[in-house]
Amino acid sequence: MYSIGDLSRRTGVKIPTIRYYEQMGLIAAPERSEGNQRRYEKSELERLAFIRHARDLGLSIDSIRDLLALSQHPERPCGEADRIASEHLATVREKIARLKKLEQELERIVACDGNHTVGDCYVIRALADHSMCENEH
Amino acid sequence: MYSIGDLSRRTGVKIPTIRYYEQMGLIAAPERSEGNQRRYEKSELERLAFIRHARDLGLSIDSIRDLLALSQHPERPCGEADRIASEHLATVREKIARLKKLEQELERIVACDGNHTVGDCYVIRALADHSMCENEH
DNA sequence: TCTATTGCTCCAGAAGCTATAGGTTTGAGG
DNA sequence: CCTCAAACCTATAGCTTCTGGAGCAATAGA
Repeated sequence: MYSIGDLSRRTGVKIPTIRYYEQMGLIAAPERSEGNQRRYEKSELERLAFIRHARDLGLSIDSIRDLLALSQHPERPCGEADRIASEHLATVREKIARLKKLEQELERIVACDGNHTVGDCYVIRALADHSMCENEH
Repeated sequence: MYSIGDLSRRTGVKIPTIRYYEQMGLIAAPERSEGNQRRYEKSELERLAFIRHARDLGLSIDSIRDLLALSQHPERPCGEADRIASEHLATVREKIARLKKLEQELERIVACDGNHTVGDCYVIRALADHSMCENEH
């Protein structure tokens, strides 16, 4: 049996976050000690590690809930799990694409060398005048 | 004089967002009509366009507040504006790098073809077992 | 037994909006 | 001038995923 602190140390998930996941229904409310403290089994440790890993990959709480539900049914087809992961991959790729455009625009803006005054600063002027941009955003 | 709706249409910033920016101190509380409705001057339109543009580039409200304050003083050196933009560029680059790692990991995970059962689904197993990852994250 | 550490619940805040409820003002057509 | 729909007002709550604090109770080691 692990205390919430044990669980936290072993998974790297902070204590309030564990309680939050319980509230959100990602992990079940565990047994309690006589003094009302949470006591976890090893299976909860694995479940929490799963959640942690999925969060690190940027999956939403809702997606994780779905994936956890799926993992309870090893005999079912796994197309749904695949779909969730693929969709998330697509989202990640979109974010990368968008950020790269921003990177380009910021590179152009930052070309200002910082050695003059605000009045003719490229950073300020570029922000004030959208027409100076190369991409639309 | 523009109503808040005019301002919204011309800048693409939604009405509640304009009021929110006023609350956050990005734009000054404007004059009011006899019936207590907001009435803006052209200068506010330009200021809001600046804000919109900066937000589109992903700058934080705080950074924008600083940049707006700087732009009020055209005679000052612009090193600070340059620093804000450069820092933001660095943040964007970090995000891109991080997302690329996630992309790689998700690509590996998604290699599961979806045509079998949850029990041997690579998506589920990879999430459950961090040691299957190539990068640490 | 004492006490440092850990745990409990409840609540607020962070970021940047968005939405809803319930009411008032405006402006165009008749 | 009157009406009525559209636009506006304030105040408040909600979204997402936690994180931190206050104030108090339980546990574990010396």
